[in-house]
This record gives sequence, C-alpha cells and structure tokens, in this order.
Amino acid sequence: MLNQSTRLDQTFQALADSSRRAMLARLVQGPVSVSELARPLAMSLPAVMQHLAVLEESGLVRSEKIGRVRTCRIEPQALSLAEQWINQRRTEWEHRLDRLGAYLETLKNPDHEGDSHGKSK
Amino acid sequence: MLNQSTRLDQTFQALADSSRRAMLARLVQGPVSVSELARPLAMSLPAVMQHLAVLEESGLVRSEKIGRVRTCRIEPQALSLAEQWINQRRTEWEHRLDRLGAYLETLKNPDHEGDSHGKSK
DNA sequence: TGATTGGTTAAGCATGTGCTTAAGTATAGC
DNA sequence: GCTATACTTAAGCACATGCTTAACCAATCA
Repeated sequence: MLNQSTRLDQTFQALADSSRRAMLARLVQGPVSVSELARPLAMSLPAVMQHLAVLEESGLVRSEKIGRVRTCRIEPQALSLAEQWINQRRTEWEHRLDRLGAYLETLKNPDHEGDSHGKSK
Repeated sequence: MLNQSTRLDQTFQALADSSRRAMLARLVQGPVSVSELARPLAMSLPAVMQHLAVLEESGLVRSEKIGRVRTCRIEPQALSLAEQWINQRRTEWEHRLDRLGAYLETLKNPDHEGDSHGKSK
C-alpha cells in the first residue's frame, strides 16, 4: 500500500521524461498497442517497455494483453493528483500575496486596520 | 538556451522528490534562508544545497546571498509550465471523449449525422 | 582577534535510470 | 507444423541521483 507522497514521486518522475510524455500525448488520442506506441520513438522495443512500466507503476497508464498484442490506455484521473498538488501550492501562494497586500494596506492607512489579525492599537 | 521539453523534464524532475516538494511548500509561505529550509529535513546541509540546486536549475526557485545568508524564494510562474502541460493533456482527453460521444450518438440516430466529420451516406 | 555561524566545495559511494543487445515465449497466419 | 509477429526477459553498461563526511571560506559577534 503506497502513500500519497510516493504516488506523487512516481507520477512526477513518470512525467519527467520526454519520451514518456510523448507516449502519454499519444495515449490521450485513444488506446494503442505497444509497438504502435514505440513507432515514433527512436529506441528499441525493450526500452519502450521500460518506459511503459514506469507509466504503469505511477498509475498513469493501464494495459492489458489480448492475444499477442498489449493495448495501453491512459488513466486520466492519475494526472489530477499531480495537478492538484501544483494547484494547492499556487493557491497558498496567492493567499499569501493577499495577506501581504492587506498588511501593506494597513501600513498605508494606519487608523482602520484590516479585519481580525491586526496587532491592534 | 533551453527548449520547452528540457524545461518540462527539469521541472517535473524537480517535483519528483518529496524533500524538494517540502521545500517548495515551505517557500510558498515566503522567503527563507537555506538553513531555515534545511531545518525540518532529516539530512545534511550539503544535501539540502543539492536539492536547492535542482530547484534553481528548473527555475522553480531563485536565491540570492546577502552577507552570509542566502535567501530563497519561489518562482511561481515556473510551476505553471508543468500545470499547463497537464491541463493540455486533460483537455485533449476530454475533446476525445466528446468526439467519441458524438460518434456513438450518430450510431444511435443514423439519419441525422453530427456536423461535418461524418462519413456521409 | 578569535570563535561561531551560515554556507560552500570536494570526494566518495550506493543505488537508480535509460538504454542496449541477445535470446526467449506465445499467438496468428499460411 | 513452420514462420513471422508482438512482445518479454535477462544481462550489462554508462551515467545520473541522493546522500554522506571532511575540509574550507567568509561574515558576524564577543
């Protein structure tokens, strides 16, 4: 069982390679076989399989084998974990700027301090 | 001069480590010194410096030294590059589902095909 | 001035990553 | 059954990563 932090590690790690991002970009268009996935990439099939393994580990891709062909599909909700982490940081950042702005405002107009968190008087 | 793809590599790579994410989480609260950054982390200062170097390489963090203390601050627009990549994939994914849905619709009501991209007749 | 604080550099080491080639297995088609 | 196709496994290799300790430098501070 794997915690959130490990999940984020794996997801960002998976995204940190342009071949894997290319594979994902292909997969959002719809499911494909491994060799289809491999075609545009300048590397051997085993190399592609290894990238695929990374993507599957991270949960970004799922695949199943039917007959002799393995079909891969993207798992888009796995992306949202990463997205959420980034969004949270941004939100915190913006809140900080708001607080900062409010504080600077109280410095300009010293008589009416902003609501609540003023060291009053 | 470094291309978009390398930038994404570096950014996602930088995010793919929980210590570095912790550093960023600290930095959205406001600028701090290196040793301040290091305090909550269970590792030596040089190790923290190395993480900091990764974050700076990626453009996610900037720092400057005044006297003997180096102050680090986050560069939030660097995050948006990563965010945009993810968002684009998700958007493409949703468009694909739309097209798929529309197509399935034409199968249900064969007489009026959707606008434009029907293999008509 | 001499010690302390805050950071930096260098070296070394274990482990991980991204690839390769070579050989193997399991369908699918003839 | 024989062969081509579509992976799959294994081994090996170069280089990157994440850490460590030891030594070093440069601003404060007593």
